[in-house]
Amino acid sequence: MSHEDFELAGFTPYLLNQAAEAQSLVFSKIYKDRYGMLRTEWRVLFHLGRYGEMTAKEISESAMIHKTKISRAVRDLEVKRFLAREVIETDRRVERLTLRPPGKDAFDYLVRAAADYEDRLAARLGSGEAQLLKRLLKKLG
Amino acid sequence: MSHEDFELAGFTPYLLNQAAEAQSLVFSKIYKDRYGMLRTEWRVLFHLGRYGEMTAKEISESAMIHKTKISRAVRDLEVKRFLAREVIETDRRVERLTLRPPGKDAFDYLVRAAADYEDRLAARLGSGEAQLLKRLLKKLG
DNA sequence: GCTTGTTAGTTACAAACTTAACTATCAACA
DNA sequence: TGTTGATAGTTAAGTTTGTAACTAACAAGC
Repeated sequence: MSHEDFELAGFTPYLLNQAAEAQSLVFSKIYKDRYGMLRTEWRVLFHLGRYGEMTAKEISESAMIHKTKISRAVRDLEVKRFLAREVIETDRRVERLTLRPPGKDAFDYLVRAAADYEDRLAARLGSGEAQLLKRLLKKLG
Repeated sequence: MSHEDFELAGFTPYLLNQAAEAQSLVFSKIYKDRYGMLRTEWRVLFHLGRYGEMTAKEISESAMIHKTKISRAVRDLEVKRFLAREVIETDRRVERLTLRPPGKDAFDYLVRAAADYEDRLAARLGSGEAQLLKRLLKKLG
């Protein structure tokens, strides 16, 4: 490909970023406006709601998010009374994290919103193309 | 979809983010390590290299990047001697931005690297799927 | 028990981004 | 000419992120 022909609009990392930003804007607006949450908080909340009690390290590894971001998200979710921490007696370095009722409510609401969002996207792209897109994205992640 | 079945791994905004981060990591490492540039600087450099002289506002609109980010990127590219600014006499609020030789060299190198990157990605996905992916991403951006 | 090394999580500092003023210039028009 | 409003670009304040230390607790070997 010659220099003169190269366009950002045909460069995959650029297109990925544009699409990711555009799409995450739609969904992040929901947890931001309704609960004042940041993206890492949503991911932590999701893990606890979906998989039950976990430690910060387990979430960090499962979500591939650095432990300092997890630490701050846990602190902010605790301030919101969305989760409870309890030191594990057999290893006092570790905390067991669980959702409290307000956190569970938020989780329920947001999972429903996420599923709705996904449905609308599938309707917009056609379910064949939506599945195809996800398959391709998984290859790149 | 029921609550228990919902997985981040099937949520398109999540997959988009993961893929975008993973891919942009590969390419951003190049302009970061070699030239100490940030993403906005790369995009500004690209616009000037690809389209010739432009004003900050024109780049801002074309790249859909906020003017404060452009302002700082231009400042940092000027410190690197990658571009020159020249006030336009007919409207002294506006600056004409042009690449200097070191900036041109960086542009040439990075465009080549980007094209190589794109080729490798196409080889990895197969050129049919790579084209398909780009088409789908454009729909979402 | 006393090192030495490792691990879970937090804190501190700097870099980067967001948003909202702000400065300088221009254009329109009374 | 002088006032009013718009525009290009910068600066400033607050927020979020990234990286590197740091604390507290554990584990293994002596």
